[in-house]
This record gives sequence, C-alpha cells and structure tokens, in this order.
Amino acid sequence: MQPLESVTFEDVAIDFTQEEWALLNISQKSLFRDVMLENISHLVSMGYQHSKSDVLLHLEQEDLWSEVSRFLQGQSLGRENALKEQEMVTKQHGNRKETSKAKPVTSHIPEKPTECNDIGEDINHISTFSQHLITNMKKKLSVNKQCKKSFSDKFYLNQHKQINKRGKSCECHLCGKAFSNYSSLRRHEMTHTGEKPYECHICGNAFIQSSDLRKHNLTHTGEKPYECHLCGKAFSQSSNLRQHERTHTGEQPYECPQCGKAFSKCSALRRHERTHTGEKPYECHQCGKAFSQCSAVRRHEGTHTGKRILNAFSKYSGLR
DNA sequence: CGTGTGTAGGGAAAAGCCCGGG
DNA sequence: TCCCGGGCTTTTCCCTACACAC
Repeated sequence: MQPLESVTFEDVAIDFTQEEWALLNISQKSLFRDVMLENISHLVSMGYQHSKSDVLLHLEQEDLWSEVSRFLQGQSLGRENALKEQEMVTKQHGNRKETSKAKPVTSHIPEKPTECNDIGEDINHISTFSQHLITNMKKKLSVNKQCKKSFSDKFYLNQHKQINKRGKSCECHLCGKAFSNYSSLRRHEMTHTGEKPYECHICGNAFIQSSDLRKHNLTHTGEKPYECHLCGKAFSQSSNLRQHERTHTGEQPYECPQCGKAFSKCSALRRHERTHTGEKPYECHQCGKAFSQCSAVRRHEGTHTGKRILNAFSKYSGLR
C-alpha cells in the first residue's frame, strides 16, 4: 500500500500561545503533557525521525520540555528503549487510557467569541476555550499507523481504515470527512446544505433520512415499540430503552477522566465535569447568581418568587 | 430545624448521523 | 445507487433525592 502522505510533528502538535497557556490549570497542563508525549510516541512507533528543533519549537512551555527531551533522548537509544521510557512516564502520570477514552466535546455556545485557530470555531468563555483546546488535544490522539493520518475519534479511524482497504475515497469537500460510497457522501452533504427531503405532514418538521421521519412519526402516534423485558416500560427509540436498561444493569460506561467516577449516561458525565471545571452556565435572571445545573437555578429562582410573595403579603397585611 | 445549594440518579423526548443489507 | 431498518450518540428538559453548610 502506498503511504498517503508523510506525517510531521505539526500534524500531531498542539500550539498554545503564552496567553492560552496561562489559561490552563495544572491538570490541563498535565493533560497537555500526556497528550503530547503520547502523540510523539505514536510518531516514534511509525518511524518518525524527529529533529530536536522542530519538537522544541512546539513545546516551549515551562519545564515540560525537560520531560519531553528526556523522552526524546530515550528514542536515540533505540525505539524499544524509548517506548519503555514512555511507559514509565505513563505510570508516573496515571492511566492515560482514561484520557484517550474521554469523548470530545462537540458543542460550543457562540456568545463572546474567542477564536480557536485550530478549527476556526468561536468559543464563548475563557474556561470553555481552554476546555476546547484540551478537547482538540484529545482529538489528535487517534493516529492511523498504516497511512499516518490523524483522526478525531475511533469512528473516523475505523472508517478511514475501511476506505483504505477498499482503495477508494469519497471525501466531503466541505469538512473532509470520508465515506465508503457516494450515496453516503451525498447524504452527509445534506447536513451541510440543509437539504431535508423528508417532511412530516403533521408538524412540518423535515429530515434528511426517511428513517428519521419514521422515527419522528412515532412522537405523533405515541407508539413505543421498545419494551423493557424487566419492568415493561416502553420507549419510542431503542436507544432510549438501552439507556433505561442501564438503570437495571448498573452499567456505567461514561467515566470521568479527572476523578474516575462513572456515570450511566453521557449527559450526567458532562454535568459532573462541571464540578471540576467550575463552569456555571446557568444564571439567575433576578440576582445573576450562577449555577452549574439548570434545575438548580430554577430551584433558586423559586426562592425569589417565595420572597416576593412574602413581601407582597407583608405589605398588604401591614406586617413588616 | 428550616432553608438554600451542590450534586447526582434517572426519565422522557427527540434529533443527527452512520452502517449494513436487500 | 437507493431505500430501509437499526444502532449509536447527543441534547434538552425535567423531577427528585440526598448531603451539607449556614
């Protein structure tokens, strides 16, 4: 098989300006270090010959570089030794599997734009921005050793391998995603063009795929074909049933990369992660107090309502 | 002890997108 | 190549319970 293109350190490196670097906390810097070391190890395993200068050009942050250069010195002793050394680094810094297992955050709220040079998206808060940078680091982890391209997640990696195997490629000219056949690409392109050929005759909602429309129709008919064999509860979508079944099985596939706590659903993990980041995206309309959970702010707002009613009552009844 | 808050468990509904098979 | 069914993932909203501080 022909190598598609040679990989460079730039392909796996994540650049921070001093300003961006200053926004990261200790654990984020640590994650950065782990990701960079892992990326370098991928390159080494693929036979990448580093030049010290091009690595250091990208790694000019604090004493991280001494660790990186120790690692790179290890390479010069031979790839095997280098990998052993990297394993040692891995042990020193905990289980990096957890890092690579973390799912990338894909949604951003465009409010106060801070531009991410990596992918050109706008990020609303500084904390979100630094999180986003971390996310981009994580995205660089999956490297296809066969053709030396990097991919955002396992799915695209596997898909890419498939395409390599079949020797053909249908790539979206807008986002670069690759598909195994033309019709998949056509369908995908609709997500960019906004084309939605299947329209619900009841509510007018439109969908890209006929199966999506059928799924949607169940919300009108109230049909719930998926039933839990343990408690009999029914659901309109199989995935909702699976989610429910985890309450019986106790399965908790979503693990917090920071503290290891596991959750049964993705959204619970994301909610939990805000306890680490300190992110409080929900604000009370009355007093501006911020909360990490939507329901917490609503509950809090209820206390204002209660006070208002109490005040009104006191005023009316002459009490005070 | 009551109140407010932080946090987590879980239900419900829905949508987006991809894959494999016919 | 298209259609279809199925599956995975994510999002949003909600209610609730428990622990804890004040």
